Amino acid sequence: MTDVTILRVAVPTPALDSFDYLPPPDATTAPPAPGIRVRVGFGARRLIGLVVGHGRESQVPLHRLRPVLKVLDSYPILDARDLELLCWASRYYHHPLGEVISAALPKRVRQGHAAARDGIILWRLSERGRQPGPGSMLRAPRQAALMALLGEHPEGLDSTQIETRLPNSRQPLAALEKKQLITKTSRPCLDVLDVEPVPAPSLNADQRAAIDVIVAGFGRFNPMVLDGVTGSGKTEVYLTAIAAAIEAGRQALLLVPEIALTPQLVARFRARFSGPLALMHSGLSDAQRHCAWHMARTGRAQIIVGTRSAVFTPLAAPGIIIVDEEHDGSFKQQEGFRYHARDLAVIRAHLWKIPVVLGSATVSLETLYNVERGKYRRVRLPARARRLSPPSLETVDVRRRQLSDGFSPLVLEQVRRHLESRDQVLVFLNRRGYAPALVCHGCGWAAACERCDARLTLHAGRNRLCCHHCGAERSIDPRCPACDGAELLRLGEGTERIEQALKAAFPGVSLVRVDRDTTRRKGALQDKLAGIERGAHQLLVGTQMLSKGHDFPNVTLAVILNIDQNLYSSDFRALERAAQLIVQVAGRAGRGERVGQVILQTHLPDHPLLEQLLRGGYEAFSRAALAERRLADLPPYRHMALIRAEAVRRNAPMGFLRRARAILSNSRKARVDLLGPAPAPMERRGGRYRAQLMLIGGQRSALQRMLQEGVPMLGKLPEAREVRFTIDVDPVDTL
DNA sequence: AGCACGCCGACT
DNA sequence: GTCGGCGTGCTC
Repeated sequence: MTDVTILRVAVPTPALDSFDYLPPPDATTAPPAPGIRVRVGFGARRLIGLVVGHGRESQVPLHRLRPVLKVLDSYPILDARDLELLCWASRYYHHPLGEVISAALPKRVRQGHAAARDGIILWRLSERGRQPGPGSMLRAPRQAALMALLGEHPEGLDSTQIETRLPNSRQPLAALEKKQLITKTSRPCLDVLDVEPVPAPSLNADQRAAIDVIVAGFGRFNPMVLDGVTGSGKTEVYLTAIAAAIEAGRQALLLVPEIALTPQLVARFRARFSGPLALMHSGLSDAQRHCAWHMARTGRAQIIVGTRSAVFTPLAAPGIIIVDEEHDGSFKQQEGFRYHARDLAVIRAHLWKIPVVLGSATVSLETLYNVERGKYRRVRLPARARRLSPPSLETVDVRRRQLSDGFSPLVLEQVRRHLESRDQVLVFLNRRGYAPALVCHGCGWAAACERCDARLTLHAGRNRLCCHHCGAERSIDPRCPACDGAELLRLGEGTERIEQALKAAFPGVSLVRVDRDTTRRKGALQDKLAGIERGAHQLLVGTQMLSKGHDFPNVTLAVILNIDQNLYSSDFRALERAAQLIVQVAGRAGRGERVGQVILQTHLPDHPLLEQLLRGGYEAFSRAALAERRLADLPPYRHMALIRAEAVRRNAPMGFLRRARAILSNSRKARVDLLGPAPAPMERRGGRYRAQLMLIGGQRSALQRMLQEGVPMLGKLPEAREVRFTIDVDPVDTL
């Protein structure tokens, strides 16, 4: 054996593992350390890879190893512990290491640009550009449009932002710069507050206790659940804990479900900290993301607030990780590399030996299970810092009742009562559009998607039929295409219809609808929320969007119209999600001086979940639900993984998964149950047929061993040729 | 995923 | 006689 160092290099390719390379030929320098990017020859291509480790020997004969072509960094761009996190995630989720690393790095860094990026270039109007011009741009409409755009954004826009709003604007940009009508400046991607921060409000005893637990755990792995209803002051605990971390010279990473839905949270940060804060979310341009990433890794950002993928942000001095709304499903990536950011946050905190706080009013059953096993410490915030008493929850039985546009008369009566006392009323419905089905009264034909096994939803506003599963849309049929009947019924209710019905029932009352359709425009959500806050609207109609992250202090009644959908679902997590939804919506009501009222309209008033929730709250529900999971041998008591497959040809996914099942079952006699394969509940989606194979094991290690042995063989199957398959470890939905 | 290699149809 | 179709197999 020689004493040459062999480099393990991860390259962006579907291969599960890294590839071995030799150090560059110039023996004068030390071989590149783990965490350094290298350019390598890979087959006929040249790729940028990341050194993930060193070794003394290789499975590959030494003479076949190629030397790396170029070392791209002088220093590692990732810390050894973060590299370990990524390698761990690749093994745990059975996803190619190169793709895992790609998910963790900004695109520009993946492409080989210098890791350092101190600022982004912002364009704005110059002094001269702001003067009313001579109007000599009649022959340069693109320049004029650009001037108008920049005039609307005095804060400045970077080239990517300009390009998305005004494509092909390079030339006019250069022309205007030459005319000195616009200027560019470089600014770091940090939010630095230049006003005096608001002093921390005094904390109550429970908040104080929570802080004490967190701070006492600084400098070691200390996983903690912060369990408190809306209004109990969780955010204040986060803020104080983050302040303590900064005080100790460390950084804080805060993960939130969706940055667009948390402007209030971000606003509170801005008001409390003068320290530099970096935002990491999907709305950033490549340059902004690169810059924010660099601010975090060099320690220039003290607070990093971000969504799911921000869990990978390298930090110079990590002090604490906080996961807000830890139960939220958006922490789980639902395609490709299917990681769970909350779970990776805990692993990362463990590797870094720092505290991690999981906050929620509706703790997930997984997390509750970890509390009960003694793995996580739980601190409750029972006292309502800003509320008198919890909202009253009640059901309205709609069996055998005539509903008009989805409303029971009883519910409408309650809405009227609250409106008459000048209070705000929130109506929640988890379905966009006007009606979920367009059906022929003559023959029963229903408008269906051509690419999915699904009905099309009628959108009255856009006057189109839309598929909510693949995004396809088309015009509304004037007559039945099957029998030429003229009477087409719009069955069921979506938010558009609810809006219309409420406007008819309460004319003159200002109503605002908040769903994906009404908030498509950038800033529309913010505008609507601001309108609600200043009391411009009395009736609020909306989907999920309204249930998350915003306080509506003047809402005294919240109505949940179609909770039954969730209660009938076949997914084993459906009840947990329904309970979380109810509690989250209830959290919107009655946060001012008045007690809130929550009404669930249901055909299942005797449903055990609803009874439990109504009698004992989420706490009682979650205990009972956990006990049920134990009896049913379901997660978190057993561990689950899915192999999902899809293909254009109908039988291909099932055929592939049957072979997969055979391979997995003879790979080991481990105590892992294989269920299926079975077609997905909606078999065809976006023109592809889908099926899945479920693996459930009492021991995580047994499940992992089975996957570890089996998964590398799956790609080699001849049946794999025409299917796309992914491994989903700890799936959040089994549909 | 790319990209090359390979073995069969319509063209300068 | 070749250009190119995309099936299949590999990349340290």
